[in-house]
Amino acid sequence: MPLRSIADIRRQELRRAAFQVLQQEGVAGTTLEKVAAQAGASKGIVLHYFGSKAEMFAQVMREANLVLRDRVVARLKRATGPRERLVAVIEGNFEPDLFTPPVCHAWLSLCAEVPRDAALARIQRVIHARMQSNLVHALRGLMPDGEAKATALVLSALIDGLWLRLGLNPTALTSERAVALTMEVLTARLARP
Amino acid sequence: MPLRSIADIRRQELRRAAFQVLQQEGVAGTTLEKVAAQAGASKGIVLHYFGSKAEMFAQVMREANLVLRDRVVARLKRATGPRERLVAVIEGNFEPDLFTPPVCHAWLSLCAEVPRDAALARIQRVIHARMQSNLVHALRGLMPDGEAKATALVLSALIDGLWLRLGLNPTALTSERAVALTMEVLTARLARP
DNA sequence: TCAGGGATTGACCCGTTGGACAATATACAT
DNA sequence: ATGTATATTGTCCAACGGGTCAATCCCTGA
Repeated sequence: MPLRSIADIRRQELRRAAFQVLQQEGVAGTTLEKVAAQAGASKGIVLHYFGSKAEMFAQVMREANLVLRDRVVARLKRATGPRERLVAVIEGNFEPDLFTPPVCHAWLSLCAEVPRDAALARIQRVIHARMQSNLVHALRGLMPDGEAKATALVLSALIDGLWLRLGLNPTALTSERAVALTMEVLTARLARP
Repeated sequence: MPLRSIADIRRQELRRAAFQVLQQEGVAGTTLEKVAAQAGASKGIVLHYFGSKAEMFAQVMREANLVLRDRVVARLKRATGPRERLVAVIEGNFEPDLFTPPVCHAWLSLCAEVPRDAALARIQRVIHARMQSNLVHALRGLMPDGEAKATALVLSALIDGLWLRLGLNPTALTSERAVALTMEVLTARLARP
């Protein structure tokens, strides 16, 4: 059904390569040539497919977001009740093979550019909106609406904060621990009026 | 008692200027010339006082950290009990004139470089260690040791996450709201066995 | 007044990098 | 086969930015 063109496949290869470079070099250190080298191609081709460095980063951010989203969606599919949905969202945001210092570094670099790049800002807004929506949807029924919104904000901030923590101090956190800590906050909140 | 030399004063001016530029331009966009222009000086002088761009960023990060630390310390001085100490730490980390999108952007840029800059990483470690220490110290007496460490981790991650949130979506958060949300998490946790 | 040392400047060097472009190769349709 | 579009490469360029340096400026202390 997708029937992806050669161009789309190539583009994805290049996005992957760019994400790889981003993990080690950051936005500033990521150069078209390094991306090309990582992909085993020439610099010209990178520009050919993306048009500009900024557009490349935008596509990389979209792709990375989709990867994360797919994980959450897959878990949500298997969930039945509201509580399971919450667990799905939380665990989906800490998948062990994604919740990794290099991946975090790449995200961090991209986020740091958001204030200065309108395209990245738009993507970021979508990401947050979806997370908020997922959480609020699951929280409704367990608590009043206003409370649900606040709880969703707390949870998403906590998740972001734990990711940040992983990036800044790789040894201090594992995926399971992050999930456990987030769940503790959630259950403490559910146990109160 | 300080008897700061002319050089120290000048250095501080330059740090301030660099922090200013950093807020709008990010690490990559911050150039020695822009910093010099912001300080009303020439590029050479910036290099004269810092030696290198990397060292400049390191000093800027230390300075920004000290500003934050002083706020927390000032509030801690006025606190008596453990609960007041916790409030002091939390409110001190969300001072309205610091909890600001531009300031957050500067921090975010610096944090994004941490994985690639050993000096910044050291400073970051100190920052986290102090926050952890402040929190654990205040939490002892209110809960067992292991629990206190976990709670401190949750609170610091939440604080970081709320900062990040402010930076990525400036309209979605105020200082008071951030304090309120953090306090809610804390009290919910204190209310449980 | 003068000497000396730090402060300050502006010119310069050199490597890097994003992007443009022309030339070539490749695949594909007719 | 042949021509057209796309893929791909290497070259080139202009801008930029960090860092060096020699030349001044200015303040201070003798």
